[in-house]
Amino acid sequence: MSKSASTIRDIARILGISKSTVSRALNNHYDVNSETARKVQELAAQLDYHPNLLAQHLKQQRTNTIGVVIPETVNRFFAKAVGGIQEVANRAGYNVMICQSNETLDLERNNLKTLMASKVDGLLISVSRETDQYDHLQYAIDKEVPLVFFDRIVEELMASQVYSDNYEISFQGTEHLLNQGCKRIAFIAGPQNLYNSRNRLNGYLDALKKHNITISESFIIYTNYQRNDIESYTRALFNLRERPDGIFAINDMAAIEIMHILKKRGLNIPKDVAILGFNNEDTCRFVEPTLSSIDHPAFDMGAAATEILLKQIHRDEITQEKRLIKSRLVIRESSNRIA
Amino acid sequence: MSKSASTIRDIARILGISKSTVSRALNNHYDVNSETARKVQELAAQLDYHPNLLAQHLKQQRTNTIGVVIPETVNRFFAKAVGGIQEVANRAGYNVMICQSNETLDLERNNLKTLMASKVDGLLISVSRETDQYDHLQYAIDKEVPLVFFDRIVEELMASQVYSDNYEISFQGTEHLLNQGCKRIAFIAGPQNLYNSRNRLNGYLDALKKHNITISESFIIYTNYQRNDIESYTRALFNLRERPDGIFAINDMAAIEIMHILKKRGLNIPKDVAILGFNNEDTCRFVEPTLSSIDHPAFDMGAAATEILLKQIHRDEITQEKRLIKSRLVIRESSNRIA
DNA sequence: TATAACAATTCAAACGATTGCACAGTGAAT
DNA sequence: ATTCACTGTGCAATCGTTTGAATTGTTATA
Repeated sequence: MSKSASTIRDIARILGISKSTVSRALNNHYDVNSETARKVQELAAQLDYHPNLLAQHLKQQRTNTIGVVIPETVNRFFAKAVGGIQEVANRAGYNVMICQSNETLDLERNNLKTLMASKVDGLLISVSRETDQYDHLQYAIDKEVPLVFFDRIVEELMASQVYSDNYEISFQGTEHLLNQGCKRIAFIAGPQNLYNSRNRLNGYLDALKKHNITISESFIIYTNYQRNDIESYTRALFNLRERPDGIFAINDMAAIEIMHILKKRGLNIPKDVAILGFNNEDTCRFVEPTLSSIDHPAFDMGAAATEILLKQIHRDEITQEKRLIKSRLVIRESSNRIA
Repeated sequence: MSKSASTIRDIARILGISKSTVSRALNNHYDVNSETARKVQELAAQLDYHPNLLAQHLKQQRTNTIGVVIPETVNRFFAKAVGGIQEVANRAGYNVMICQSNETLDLERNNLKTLMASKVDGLLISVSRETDQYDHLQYAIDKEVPLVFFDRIVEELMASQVYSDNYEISFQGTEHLLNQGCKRIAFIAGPQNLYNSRNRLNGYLDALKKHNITISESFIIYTNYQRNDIESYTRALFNLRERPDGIFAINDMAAIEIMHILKKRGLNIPKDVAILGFNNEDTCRFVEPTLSSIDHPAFDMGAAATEILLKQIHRDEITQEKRLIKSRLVIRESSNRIA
């Protein structure tokens, strides 16, 4: 039966006209007789014709599709960012192809390759936590594929980027803890190959410097965003002769888990230890005490990155645009010693 | 410069041979001279040749891509399911194109249309909460596109499905609350056009019937998975002369929010009110008291659905397979009155 | 010496669309 | 009657692949 979809060729044959006319009629081309156009469109509807996008894109040399490479959708930040991406892209008539690197460099490479071979019109990328080589990214840039980094940007590469003020907000967060009377603030840092993680660490360090607090290496824990080591480094921290009285953690999950452990040890949050997380997940509002955190507008970052990308695609020139999306310190009970 | 990517035509011209030979050499076709093959592959590498997937797929009439339509990636269940999908698909050499319906029927229709026009080899679908018409789904089935529903299935349609035992687990969850001594269990139900929601409600109802508990309509709240009305229906429930002493909520977020409200009212969980959620989000372990919930193996469901789909694609025949992935009741403090 | 067998390659059509150019037909202006 | 302008349509090439059939050249066989 109609197992195979109908094509402009079918329409042409039935109507006894040429493919070109059909194509023009369907695309509302100016120089086709309105009567012919009507007949074509009618028959197209009747035959349930839909243009084959593969053919169309091959011919047109663009796909109206933007490729997205993110670490993981289970990471709510990226899930939300994808929302912003879709919103803007769809409104502009673009489709979105989402790939996850699962936080690995290997998959990130593969994803990029596939997207490029699929001839996406542009790329939105947030690199994996493993990404410490940039050849694949440089390659895409060399090929002049419009590309915008967002959130997990790579500073060294000549590409547009949408980033948040990790340094400043981390500085501010640390000062907040200091203002609450914390003297010994531990910092749970993320993977140091990520620009964001480095900035966050630097914000913390500089805030301590500004307030003339001696920096103690044993108060800085380098992690991988993974969770299996939380118990052990928390124990290590609290077995020190000088225990921390404040903790700034790289993400809320770590913060919550730490809080959990400390509460079990009989410590009072925030009295004994004030805690500040990162990402402002919904959960922050439901744990006890409620968790202070840093809010990044994920949706907005995705949307902004997409806007810049689309602009770049349409301008057809490679410009480098940098857009800052500001983060926000959300103070709740876990770090509020004063109220 | 090399603005445009190189093609088999370039390779052919440089080597002074025909495109066909190049194509065959690159695909390790049997009847090409090994010396020629070597030269072709060498030059291909040198020119950084990558086949244009659009052209390849157009010619081959398959895309090695499966299309996925889900409500939202911010819903962790679906984010995890996508993980399982990617895992199985990638291992089998397939790419995945993910579309979100944002829980709307309109977008679901659009997504489906785009995916079909892009000639994906198969479809994995979990319908939106709005989906109460099935024409678009039936359309895909009529076109003989291999299709597997997962989690949010549509029972009426002749397609494979991966589902979880919503009825049974809901029955079991209700019995659990009854065993804890609850006499007046309220049920926060999901949208009734969803098969899953109806099953969950029925499981609850039948469990009450089995235990000869009178069913009270005012104890059944119909929601939309949305959160803005939680406060108001909770108030309504607890202003009844006969207040509930147990709540079975359609998802953890609702459960947690309700718990929050009740705690503020000075009620003890689980003593005064036992609470059971759905989905077993990470948060359950961190709220106080910890939240009992129903765990659905999201990753496994995605993986299973993909396996079935791939089998169907390869067999090239339409079979209807149904696979049950069992859910699991996870009892924590919020519903444990005995320990 | 003609021919069959075989390997290696080329030719050309196909996938389904778009588009520059040519051309036929019509009516108006010269 | 010739030229011109203009509208509507068709031809054929093109995008980058794959692939059945035809062709070439070489060697073995009768």
